[in-house]
Amino acid sequence: MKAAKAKELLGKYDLTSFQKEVLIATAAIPKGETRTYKQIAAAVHRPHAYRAVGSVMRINPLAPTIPCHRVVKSDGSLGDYSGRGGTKTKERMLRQEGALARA
DNA sequence: CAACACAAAGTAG
DNA sequence: CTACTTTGTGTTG
Repeated sequence: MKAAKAKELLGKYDLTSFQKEVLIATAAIPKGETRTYKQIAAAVHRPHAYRAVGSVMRINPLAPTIPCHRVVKSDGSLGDYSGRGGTKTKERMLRQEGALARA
């Protein structure tokens, strides 16, 4: 399971409990699926901290290990992306995985 | 204290 | 219906 790997790697960083839970929950997103910030927040027992969830994604120290691009807004929008290319690249990756509806 | 990769409800049109 | 505003949450500076 990828989450186990993430948990092991996270142990080397000065992350808070909240960050670890969020990153692990994000790493557990199955390929081809998208999850909302709300879902991640609920998964870490902070259903009102969707904002804090976004903050964690931003610092995401396991960028290649954690599919932060699979996290979208609850209304279906992609939201934002701090990675290379911004939201454009995010959308491209989702299409590549089949998580986003093809035109 | 202010800001942030969000969400939901309220107000106004 | 859409658009704007306000409040809540956790971490960082």
